[in-house]
Amino acid sequence: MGYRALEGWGALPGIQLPRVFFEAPPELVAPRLLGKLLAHRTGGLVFAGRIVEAEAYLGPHNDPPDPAAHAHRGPTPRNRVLFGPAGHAYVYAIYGRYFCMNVTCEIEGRAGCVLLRALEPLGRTDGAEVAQMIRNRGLDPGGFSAGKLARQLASGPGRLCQALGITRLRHNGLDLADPASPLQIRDDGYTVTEVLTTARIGIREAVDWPLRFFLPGNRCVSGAKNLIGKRVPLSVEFD
DNA sequence: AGGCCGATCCTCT
DNA sequence: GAGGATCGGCCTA
Repeated sequence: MGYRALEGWGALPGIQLPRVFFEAPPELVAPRLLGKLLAHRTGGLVFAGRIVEAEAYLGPHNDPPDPAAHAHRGPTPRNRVLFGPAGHAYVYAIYGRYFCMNVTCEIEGRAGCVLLRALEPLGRTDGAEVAQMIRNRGLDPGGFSAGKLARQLASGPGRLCQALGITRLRHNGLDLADPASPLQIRDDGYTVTEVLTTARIGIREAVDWPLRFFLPGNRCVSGAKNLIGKRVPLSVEFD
């Protein structure tokens, strides 16, 4: 936990996840994404954070279908990326001011996805990347201790997109498994030992489905009252 | 053509 | 803990 130095990274940290990683049902991909890195290369900087919270949204081919999912009523111009191949970014605008980022799962025609809900930002506290993320978020650079700042930067689906500069226009539909992509998900060897699950946040349908996953004890998980969950069996998630 | 509302965040009490 | 900001997309007529 805590900030880790970006110094020494030639380009992007860790190793890019292959497409096959995402070609599984979202309720399996979501917990497996915890501990992995989301990295965005832009303007000579690499913005990166460790995924500490994610939610699964199921495609309409499931029985019963997931009424909280954007794909619930079938393809539309907004959600068409969800019905494409796995490992792509689905970025949408919400409340007129924010963006949320998902990773598509399963195979073409099956619209499962994982919403990225919180990151633990990486980078030197005095480095250019963190400084830019603070500006992206509109925060006061001197207003926080290092610990509080880590929480303010990317603990929330809208916040993480704002911090890393992820927008619908620039990033919706990008292939996260393409080595040339500015937006990737990577594995730096970080080992996850425990995952907790709860109901999803901010939805009105299927309010008790246990499809939110997070790393217990991580200070960057969003929400103060959403930290008590049920343990996910490791034998199922890490075979 | 128009109305409704959201997978959110921030501020204020 | 409650309420406002703010607008693209989806549904209904």
